[in-house]
Amino acid sequence: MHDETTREDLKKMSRITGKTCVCFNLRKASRLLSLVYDQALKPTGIKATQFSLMMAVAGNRGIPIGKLARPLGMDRSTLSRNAKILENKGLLEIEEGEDRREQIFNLTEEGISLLQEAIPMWEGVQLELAEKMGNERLTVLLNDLQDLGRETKL
Amino acid sequence: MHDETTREDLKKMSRITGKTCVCFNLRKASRLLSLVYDQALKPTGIKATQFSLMMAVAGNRGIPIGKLARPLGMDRSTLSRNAKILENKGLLEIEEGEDRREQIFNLTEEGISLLQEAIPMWEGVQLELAEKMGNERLTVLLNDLQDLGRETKL
DNA sequence: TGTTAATATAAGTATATACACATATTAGAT
DNA sequence: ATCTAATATGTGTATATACTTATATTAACA
Repeated sequence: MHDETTREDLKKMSRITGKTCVCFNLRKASRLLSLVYDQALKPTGIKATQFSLMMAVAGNRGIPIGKLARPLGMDRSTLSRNAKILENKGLLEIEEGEDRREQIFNLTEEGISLLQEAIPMWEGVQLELAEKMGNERLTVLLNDLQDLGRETKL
Repeated sequence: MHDETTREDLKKMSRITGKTCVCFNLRKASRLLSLVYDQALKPTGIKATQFSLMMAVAGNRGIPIGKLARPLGMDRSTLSRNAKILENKGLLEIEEGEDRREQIFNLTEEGISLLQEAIPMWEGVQLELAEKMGNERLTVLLNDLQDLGRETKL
């Protein structure tokens, strides 16, 4: 049986977890910020996650999927599926590598053009955030986020 | 046509977006941290997102779904679907409110018991993070995440 | 009080995400 | 050269997420 005391204790813990849970607050901020970036990128027809993936490919031409998963902090299967969507949009090319187990990613011409449109939109959001939060805070935040990721990776 | 110069420029931008994109770095950290929390909660059979939702319900007994969406920074439809899963697990009760459009959430006895098991596991991860990152940094981080969310909400 | 406007939610659809398992290919050892 | 172990990826399944549209209920107004 769970009496009123139990329920009151839970209620107190609820306030604590809501304010201090790193996971919850990260996920919540992710959700909200993703909306902002998605909105800004809307004219291009891609979402923030797709922009990030395409930019990662742009910086790592001819990289096989498995090697991209690590720096993106993403499961290979997730990456594989996300890439498929971009391939269907004609923005990304996926082809067999020399090692025929590997799948090599490359942007298409169309993908490159789209990124050139998208980058200024991305910059717009970044600048807006910097104005609102201040550059120093943002820098510290980015640093901490990256450290957090490092701590968790085994 | 996109010449080598274009591709080189994109490559440079790739490094910049990877290091400074708030959205990407938030999502990446979310993914990685979620794995850690999920792992810690594994014995309970629920994931970090489900823990957060249940704790939110614990702190807001009898709240209708729509009113929970705002503080969780989550779409109502998402909340609705996530709650359904917990209902199927027997951890959450969803019933019609006085206003018969509303769906009222309440934890079941089983849900309450599970939370009591889960909370120490959650605390374990939080303590681990505090040790690795330092309490001050974590506090600042949580603060910034919450501010970010506020800035974005219109 | 009957009609319309507002509100709360669910359902349809698409993307994002990870884990466990299956499959294909290469590398290694004998 | 063959069998086995290691590696790279895809598939099945489940959850998380949001947007659009449909439905049900209440409120508001004439």
